[in-house]
Amino acid sequence: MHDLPKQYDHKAAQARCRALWDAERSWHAEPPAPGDTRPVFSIVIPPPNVTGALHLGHALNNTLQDVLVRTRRMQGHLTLWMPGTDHAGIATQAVVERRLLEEEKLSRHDLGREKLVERIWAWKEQYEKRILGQLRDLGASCDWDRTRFTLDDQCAAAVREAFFRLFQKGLVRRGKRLVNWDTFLQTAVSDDEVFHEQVKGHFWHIRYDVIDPEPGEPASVTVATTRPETLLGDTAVAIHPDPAAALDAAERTLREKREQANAKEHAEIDRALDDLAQRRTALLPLLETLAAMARAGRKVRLPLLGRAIPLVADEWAKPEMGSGCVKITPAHDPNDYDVGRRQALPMVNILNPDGTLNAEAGPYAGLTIQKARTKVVADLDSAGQLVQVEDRIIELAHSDRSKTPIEPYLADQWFIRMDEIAQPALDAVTGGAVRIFPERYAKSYLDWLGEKRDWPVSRQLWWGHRIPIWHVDGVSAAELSTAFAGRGGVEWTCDGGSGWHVCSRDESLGVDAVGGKPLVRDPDVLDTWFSSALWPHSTLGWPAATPELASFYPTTTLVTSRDIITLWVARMVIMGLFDTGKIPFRDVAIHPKILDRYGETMSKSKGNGVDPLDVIDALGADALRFGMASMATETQDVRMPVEFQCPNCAARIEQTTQNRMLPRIECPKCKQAFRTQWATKPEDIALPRGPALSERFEAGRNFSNKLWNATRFVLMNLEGFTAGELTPDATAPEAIPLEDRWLMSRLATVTAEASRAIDEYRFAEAARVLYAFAWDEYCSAYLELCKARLADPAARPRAQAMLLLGLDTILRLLHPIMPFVTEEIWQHFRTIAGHRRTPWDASGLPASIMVAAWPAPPAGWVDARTETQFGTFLAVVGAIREIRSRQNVPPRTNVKVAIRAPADTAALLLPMHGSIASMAVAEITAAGPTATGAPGAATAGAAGCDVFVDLADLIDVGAEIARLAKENEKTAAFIQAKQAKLADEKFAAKAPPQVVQKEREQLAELEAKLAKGRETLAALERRAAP
RNA sequence: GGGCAGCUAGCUCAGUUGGUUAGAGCGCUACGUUCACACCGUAGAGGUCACAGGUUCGAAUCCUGUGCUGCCCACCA
Repeated sequence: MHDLPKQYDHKAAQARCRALWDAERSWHAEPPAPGDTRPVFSIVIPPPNVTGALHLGHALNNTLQDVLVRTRRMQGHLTLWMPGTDHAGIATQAVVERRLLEEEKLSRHDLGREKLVERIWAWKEQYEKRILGQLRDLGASCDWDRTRFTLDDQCAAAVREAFFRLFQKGLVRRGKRLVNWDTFLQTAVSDDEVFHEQVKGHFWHIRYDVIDPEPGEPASVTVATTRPETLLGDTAVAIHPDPAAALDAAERTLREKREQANAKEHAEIDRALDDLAQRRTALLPLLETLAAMARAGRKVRLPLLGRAIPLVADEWAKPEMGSGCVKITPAHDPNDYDVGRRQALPMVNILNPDGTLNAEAGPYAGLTIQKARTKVVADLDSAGQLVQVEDRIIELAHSDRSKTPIEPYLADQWFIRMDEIAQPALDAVTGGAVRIFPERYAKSYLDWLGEKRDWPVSRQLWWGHRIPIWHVDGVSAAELSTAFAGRGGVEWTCDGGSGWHVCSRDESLGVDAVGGKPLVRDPDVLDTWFSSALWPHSTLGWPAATPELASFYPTTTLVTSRDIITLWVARMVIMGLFDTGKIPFRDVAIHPKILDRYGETMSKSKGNGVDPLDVIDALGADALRFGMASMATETQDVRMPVEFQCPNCAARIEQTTQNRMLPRIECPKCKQAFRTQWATKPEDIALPRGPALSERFEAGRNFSNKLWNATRFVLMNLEGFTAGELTPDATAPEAIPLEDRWLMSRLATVTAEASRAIDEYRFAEAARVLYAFAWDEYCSAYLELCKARLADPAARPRAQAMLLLGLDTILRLLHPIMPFVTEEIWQHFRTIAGHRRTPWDASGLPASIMVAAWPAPPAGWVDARTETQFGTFLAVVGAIREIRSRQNVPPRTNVKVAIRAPADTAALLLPMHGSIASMAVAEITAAGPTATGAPGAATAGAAGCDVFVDLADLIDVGAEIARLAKENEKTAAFIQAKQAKLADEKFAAKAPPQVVQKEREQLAELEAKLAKGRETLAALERRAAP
């Protein structure tokens, strides 16, 4: 007798399984040997950032990948799952810098580039280890021998080669780009690290005087700004070259819009049209004059500084807005920068990196932006140049890292030109070479890529792939040719002046100087997404022609979250095609984002997150995975209510916006306190920690336990089991018991459904189908039925074999979602049922379920008729139970039952009488078309049968009468509705005949039901009235 | 400003091409532990499918509009 504890111990099982898998190394994949014709399935992990530990989003992402990988592995594919981590440029540098400041009060400048990078590597080592450990805890069956890092030597070689090829083809350009400058941290921050906050601001209208106005010319122009201090960097005032035409165009646009607008929007558009008309009369002549002045090269005087700056004619100035004139600050605004380029204007940078104004600001030099603004406004006012001040709410950009306002300024950057290389990536999706699931996400991919905007790839950071470009000034092309003669892999372009940009395929150029002039390495690093874009081919060895690249590239599927479709997915397609000529993956499976109960994204800083390890610890990795798979629907978000679990009494406390930031929480049940992630004070840290969990993982934990106990039952009843072959159809079909035929049919159907759901990335569907089958059908129905058969020596062997076949199949189908509990059970099977063999096992069973054959029940097992019959049986059992329940019959009191059913149904139920008796604690006294219960028996309908339960003195007649009367009323109401429907001529005429027929049949059934109900009611009433 | 989603039971979500009386898990109510499992069993209550129109014999499902929620992109002199 195989003795198992009553509860599944996930902790012990997980440790055992991981040890087993690591010993077997079935997760490792080698390129196929000659003659190996297995299909290949490969997948590269979206590399988690080494910034910190994994969160629930990673748990979801990796669960889904593992489901795919494990499924394909069992299905006989040659399977590779490439693991690794991402250096995550700015984010990682930021966390290390922050710690440096907090713990040692040092800035990165105190440490220097080399030392800081060393520190970041140390951080990376620590977190990479932690992340990979977490992935293993989750059960991810990655090829751990191949772990890569986006900044390791292999990836670095790929990055340099890719960048060099781009440079060689003229796809790398130098240009200006507005960077988000954090003046507090003195660093550029990415757009993702900028948040906008509405603040009260002003809109200042400032007068710029025209220098020596001629008769008929205005004496001044007025411009407006929310950032008056930037006027110190102004180098022009722009006016539209043809204001009349611009107004016409604006009007046309509005009229077109009006045609498509609804009534409510009309009013708004009409107002705008009125405004345009007014401008035509009030403003147009002036604007025409100004345009002419711009053409004539007239200038205006910059207030405060007195600099003469030109009026320029540029289409950026919109006559329909404001005064029609706009100040141009090329160094501090991206649009103004474009104007500056077009008009060949000087670019005046007025800022120091620390956010103070520099010498260009003249008397304002040294002031902070805020102080300069106040002073500029005051000075303008006293100089009489300030026309008007409006209050206005403005969206002010702030740095997420320092919480200080962002100062935009233009800096030189490297760009990848997208005009050519984006097109193949667009074609890949429109042409169906790359398929995106769910399909709707293809739109955002195509829209974004369709703009073909150049990709700014340089970052003013120290942590990352250093750009392989060197600068040299004042040498000739001939000198460069001589210096690099005989060296392949070096290319150069002129920087537009006297300097050159030299790009090398290698880390070293081989020479330090050209013509006596030093080569200076570009200080910037590449955008972290550059190395990520190469991930599918760089991890497989590109640019080397490795067997891995030949066998596993293009990869099969990419699994990722919807928020990086553009940042990452699109760029992988671009770079994959550019570097290898092949798409990087065939399918892209997009999964939802996990939000908290309020619909907010989870983050550590909000305190609303869940640590996957807490879930694994408290409920098990399988519970986490089952929950994740269940959540992976086709919607774009899922909500997950979070609860703290009191470590003292295990009570659950809802996590709210109020309590989620508290360092300690007092349990309302046991009144004891516990600490949270926010605990910092010693007295808080001393408290036991209350993990944050979610009830959404409990179903998975319970399910594990259910499977465990089903196993206990089967193993307990396996004594004397000898037949190894689990071939249920070896006997003549008619000799197979109904429930076995049913189980065979269900196994075939469920296998097909679950397999298809996984193929189509409908993970939640796969989880739901398997859960319902295992719990409601296998455990609640089949296993219960077998209890009687196991007691019968004649029926026992077959029941044992079938129970085993069913459980074995369920385990295999569930293994990709719940690898630990299924493996643990598989191991327990070895001692007592290790010699079993299913029809889909070509040879003996493997030692681990991880490489067991995926079930393949013959299509011939599917039998719709049997499933219907079995359904009738279950309905009869349900009807008896319902009567028992509503009459409060004690559980072990036997009841007498009559079943009125058509002859064929009664015949089919005949062999099931024993099962009905055992499952419903009933004795069947009669079954057939005329069977009926004792007068006043309680009744219930079930799948075309009527079940009479003779309750003798047990029955509560009054309650039964009331219930039946209510039910009859309900039935009558349905009949009425159906009759009305059928009486409707239009319905009869237009609905398909089979629908009409169905309605008729239903009506007949309902009428029969009502007749019987009334009859029974009358009998009960007779009995009630003595 | 443009786009994409979502709104179904107290909560979190399913609902495949329009067709019986709209489902699941959790929670809730009642009953029940010798007989795999209380992380369990049996039964039950609970929904005007956001709202308003429309198409149709028939709408949670298709169309139009409205409201609310979330996200992505762009822009804001």
